[in-house]
Amino acid sequence: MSITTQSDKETLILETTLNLIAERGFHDTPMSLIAKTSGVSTGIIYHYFENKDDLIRGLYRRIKMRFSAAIMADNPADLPFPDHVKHIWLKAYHFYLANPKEALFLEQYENSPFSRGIADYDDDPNMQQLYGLIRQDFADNLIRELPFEVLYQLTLGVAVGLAKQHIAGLIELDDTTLNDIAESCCRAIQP
Amino acid sequence: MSITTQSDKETLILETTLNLIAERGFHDTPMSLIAKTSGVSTGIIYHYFENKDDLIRGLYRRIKMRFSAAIMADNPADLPFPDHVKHIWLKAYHFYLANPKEALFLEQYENSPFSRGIADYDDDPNMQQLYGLIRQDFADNLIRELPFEVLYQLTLGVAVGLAKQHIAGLIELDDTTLNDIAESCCRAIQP
Amino acid sequence: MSITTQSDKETLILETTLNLIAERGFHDTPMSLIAKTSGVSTGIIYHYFENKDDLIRGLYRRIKMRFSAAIMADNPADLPFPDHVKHIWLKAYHFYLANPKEALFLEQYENSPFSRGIADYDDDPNMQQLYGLIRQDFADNLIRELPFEVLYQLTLGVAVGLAKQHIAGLIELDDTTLNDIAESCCRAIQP
Amino acid sequence: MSITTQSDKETLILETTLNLIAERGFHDTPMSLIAKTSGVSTGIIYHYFENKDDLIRGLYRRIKMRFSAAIMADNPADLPFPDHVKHIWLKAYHFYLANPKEALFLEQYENSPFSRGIADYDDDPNMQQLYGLIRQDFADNLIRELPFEVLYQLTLGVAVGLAKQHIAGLIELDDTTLNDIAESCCRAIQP
DNA sequence: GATGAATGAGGTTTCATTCAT
DNA sequence: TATGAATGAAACCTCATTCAT
Repeated sequence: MSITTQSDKETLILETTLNLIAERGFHDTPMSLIAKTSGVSTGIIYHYFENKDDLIRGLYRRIKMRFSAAIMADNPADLPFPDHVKHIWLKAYHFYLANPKEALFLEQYENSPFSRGIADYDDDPNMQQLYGLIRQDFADNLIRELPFEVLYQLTLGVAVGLAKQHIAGLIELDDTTLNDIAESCCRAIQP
Repeated sequence: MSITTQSDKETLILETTLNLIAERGFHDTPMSLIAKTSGVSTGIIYHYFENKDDLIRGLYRRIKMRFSAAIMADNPADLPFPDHVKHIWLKAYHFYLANPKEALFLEQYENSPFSRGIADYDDDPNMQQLYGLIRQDFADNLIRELPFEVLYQLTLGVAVGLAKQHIAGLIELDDTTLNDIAESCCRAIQP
Repeated sequence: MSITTQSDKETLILETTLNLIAERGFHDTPMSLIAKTSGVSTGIIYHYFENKDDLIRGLYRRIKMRFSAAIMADNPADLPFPDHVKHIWLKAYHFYLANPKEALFLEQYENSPFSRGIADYDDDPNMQQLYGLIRQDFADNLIRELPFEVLYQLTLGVAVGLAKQHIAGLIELDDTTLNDIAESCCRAIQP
Repeated sequence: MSITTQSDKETLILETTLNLIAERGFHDTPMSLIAKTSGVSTGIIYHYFENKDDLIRGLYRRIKMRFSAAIMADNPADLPFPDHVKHIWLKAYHFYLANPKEALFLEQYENSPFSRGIADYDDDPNMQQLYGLIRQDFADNLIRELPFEVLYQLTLGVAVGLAKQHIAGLIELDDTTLNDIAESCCRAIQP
């Protein structure tokens, strides 16, 4: 299989795995259940993935890519600061809302010993673009000189956290409030 | 087991479990390993805890209590807004930093299907006190009328997120910057 | 379990394993069959042995000990050369004949990639005694100065080879012939 | 496949199988690995061989033929007793030394439940010739009237055993010693 | 001839839990 | 309270073999 195209079966397995893990968690999702639910044999899973770890890691990469593609859609670079940050903030929030399974999976993965030692984004062009954007804002003195990670927590971290609460049914935010919060986050990183 | 007293052995088991799960994750921490590492028999664990779930849930409650006690220490209620929020914010950050194992455990737990359906804090007096504080600030019109959960994300959520990054070795923040960020978070919830 | 005593269950498992492997070979003897035939659970096997390798290696050591004990029985050291060699030669032959399962197992093991890199006999007092005997014969100029391994092939190697053929039903040797061959072997190592 | 001609691919598969089994043993040499190492598909192996057993048995016959051809090379029948026996003895020894993989394979095979019930040599002209030689020596009263198998153990059995030790790195024999031992073996079967 | 995706029974091993002592 | 041998279902993974292409 090439990097860009995935066989139908590989995709089917990944999607089934996502659904199951989102509902039941890593260790209550045996390979046999993935196989049965997918309607394939156990053996074929091991044809596409080295082992369960590899399968889960592959799923993570896939979803992470979709996330970064989603938040960088519609050319945020065309907007001036702080509009592009707000734009991305809202995209992130809505991606999680629109993809609750992916959300549950990502959070579960990133807080498990699976991940320890964090994803590098070197092969994700959308993340590269985002980094470029921030770097430009640094240069233009539009945002405070803080580490990326801090900026992330003050902005997207909040969006993600809120989206998780929303998915869990704990809150519900109308568009006005959401805009309002997004703007607060933008203010928090301004000089 | 009573709420107030715990036998030495029970505590030993809980602490061993914390260490192991922080390092290896839930599903790579079998009961037999907990027993061996604690230097007790498997059987005795089942004397103190109904089953593995009960053990983990017990550990969660214990740590959550310690967390709330830590952030509400030193009577923050005596300080005026926004100083008490900032005070709590910094306590939360430092609790995570000072207790990385507890941090890893909490995050792992709260993002796993163990927790789904959220802890209720009815039996935690420190959390009750925190709620009271916020309610008073609402009444005094000092903070925006947003759901608790939103306020949490904008403040402690950020503290916790940053602490996690720090533990992971991704960032390091000096006291000035930390103060600065804490203040930003306070501003974000002001009307 | 101590080194000297083995629990009944451990012994039962070892004996069952021997029987099965002698009849069916290593890789047609699954753990589940060992368990079923022994009348124990699979789990308990892993209580006594780390894994299948460890079980087989343990069995090998046990049988090797019994073999060396058998050939060194009845104080061959008391006999003069070449009688002690002949004595040992016949004991070796008869051990194999009397213990065909052990014979099949040993040969299978020693010719498989399990063994590669050879047993050391440091912890086998009977082998130590045998080595001492040979060394004395060297000193007394009774046998040719050849490596132990060569002496072994010229004597016990032949005994073992013949016994294997006997077990396989290919030959049958009366006592006179056997004595005769044993003497031939003794002559082969004399100066 | 015909007896006389083998396709290149068939030979390639056989040789790869030999290499792999010599290094890893029967049951750690899956068909898929043979295919991958050979650079062919699994499917094609089943075109040339009925199944794995057939492949291994085919390999055994092939090697056995090469062994018998090697020991009977250079017309030993032209030499008088005991020179022809010694000649064959040395050929056997050197075949094993020069072909360690074949040696490992043969020993493994012949001591596994694969073989039980021994190869018949009816279709091997070199073995037929060897039998004829021995029968003549019987008639001429040059060697003792012992079963073939016993004669084998006293002569070639020793050669093979020593070669195995040599391959394993346990001994090293110079030509003089080797000649010496070969002569001892010849003496052992004389009347 | 040739490929390699696909199968699924079966292999080894793990592990939560029980229970006789 | 305390032990740890014992259970057995179920987890992960392998591999001989087939078959559509």
